[in-house]
Amino acid sequence: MTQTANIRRPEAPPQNQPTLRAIPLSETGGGGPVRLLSNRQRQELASISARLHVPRRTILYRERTAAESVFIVGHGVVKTFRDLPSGKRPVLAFLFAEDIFGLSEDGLYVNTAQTVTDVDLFRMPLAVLEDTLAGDAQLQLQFLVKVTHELREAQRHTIAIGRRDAVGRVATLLRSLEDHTASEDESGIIDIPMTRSDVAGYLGLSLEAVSRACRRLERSGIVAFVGRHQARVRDRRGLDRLASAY
Amino acid sequence: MTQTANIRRPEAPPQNQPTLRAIPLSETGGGGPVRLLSNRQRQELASISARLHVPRRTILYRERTAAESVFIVGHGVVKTFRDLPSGKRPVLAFLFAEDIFGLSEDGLYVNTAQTVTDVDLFRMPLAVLEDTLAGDAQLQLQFLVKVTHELREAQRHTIAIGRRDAVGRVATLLRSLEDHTASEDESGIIDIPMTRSDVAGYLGLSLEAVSRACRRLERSGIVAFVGRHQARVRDRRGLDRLASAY
DNA sequence: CGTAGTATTGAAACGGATCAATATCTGTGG
DNA sequence: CCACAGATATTGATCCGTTTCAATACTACG
Repeated sequence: MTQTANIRRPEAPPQNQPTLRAIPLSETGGGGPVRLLSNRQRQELASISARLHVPRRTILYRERTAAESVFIVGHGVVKTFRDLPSGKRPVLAFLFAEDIFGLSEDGLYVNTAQTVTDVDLFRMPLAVLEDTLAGDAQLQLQFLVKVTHELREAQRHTIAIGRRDAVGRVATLLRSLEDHTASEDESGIIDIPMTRSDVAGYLGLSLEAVSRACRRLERSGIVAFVGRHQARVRDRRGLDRLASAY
Repeated sequence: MTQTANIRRPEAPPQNQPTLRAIPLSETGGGGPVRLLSNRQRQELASISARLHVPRRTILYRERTAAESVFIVGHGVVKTFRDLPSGKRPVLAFLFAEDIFGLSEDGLYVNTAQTVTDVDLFRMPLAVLEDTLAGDAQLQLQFLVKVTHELREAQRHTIAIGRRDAVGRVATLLRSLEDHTASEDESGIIDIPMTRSDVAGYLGLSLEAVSRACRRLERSGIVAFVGRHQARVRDRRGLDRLASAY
């Protein structure tokens, strides 16, 4: 069996400094996400950051606890979720390298954050970060762009789970995971760092529905699963058709 | 959310200047939304804003068109939505007074925006706004807080539509509409400015399901509908129980 | 006052949730 | 390195609620 997910970020040089990726508000060359921070800005952030190496499955903070820090992912995957009285555990977001999380509300974290894989993090004290941003409008603008980007991502998420069909929802996630898969090659391999249960939480489905949807994707020749943490695209057209917001 | 406090809005005096409302990152007195901008900041924004008065049902911009402006709602309700190939029209957000919208991606609007009611708007050219924010870190921090707030709202929306039960989803929306109802009195009246169809789009339900859910809310004595655009809370406990993220 | 969009109500069917049993994986300790 | 145990995932059967289709009622606007 292939070794389990070793998530390497695409075109991300080994990072000793925090970086941010997003699609800017205004038109740029490609239209895709770009690296936002300048060298100077990275150094500025680095100077107020602590680097952390956290093993998988670690709770970083819990909802409704005092928010002391804001985080930037250096490497690996983090999820944010809520624990509901019903036992449901909706996943609000998966955070990848160069994503930011931990922005609080009235001094409290809104969601719980947990690592999905081993993760490298940059941790910045909220108060210090606020001061830094208040003193550097250019740097702050990068944060504004990034948070705006995450808002749009949240809206795409909303649209995805608004769909009725489980297969389409799973296809959507697979495509988005593909963008975060380290691939030198164009082999069509997709890394799936999270569990089926996480996927279910993210897509608003039951675990069983996710499992069945994967099965159907496989039977219809769209993708072939390699273990539980990788998939191989066999019919790109078909995947795109399913994933494209119908 | 589950918090008991339905702190009544310190509602807006007729505004000639743009304002923003959000819950700041750090702890404040009440815990509820506060008015973010100082007088000076409002004036600064006003100086780069055009005031618009727009009739209901007006398209403000369409998805994937060139984004020239950012908007702040002065009065009234706006919705943002996407048109999907399937004919579905998911509503991403309802925007109320002191909300911001129109933040673009790579120079293009992501969603379509349409007025729900007659609306007063403040329109700011994106390029000018960016310059202004780049030159005033304190003002920009207010925008960062506001966009962060809208990100959290989007996540609450995600949780709401992740629910399986139509009644619960409608209850959630009713409670949130209550916070935006401009009534001095505590009569328990909720204004529902949008159509059932808009509600369906927002909640990821069919029009019929919304209608039936409203009916059930009424039959079970939770609320009484007054026409199609108002409801009266008859059992606050019951409404809260249904609405509280289960 | 009429007409077109909007909303309600009913009947049927689809699809996912749930319950239940089994299989597979992962990490731990022998 | 292997075996075991708990967690995770698959598969099957049934149930339930929403979607869909269809007909009717309502309401808002000209």
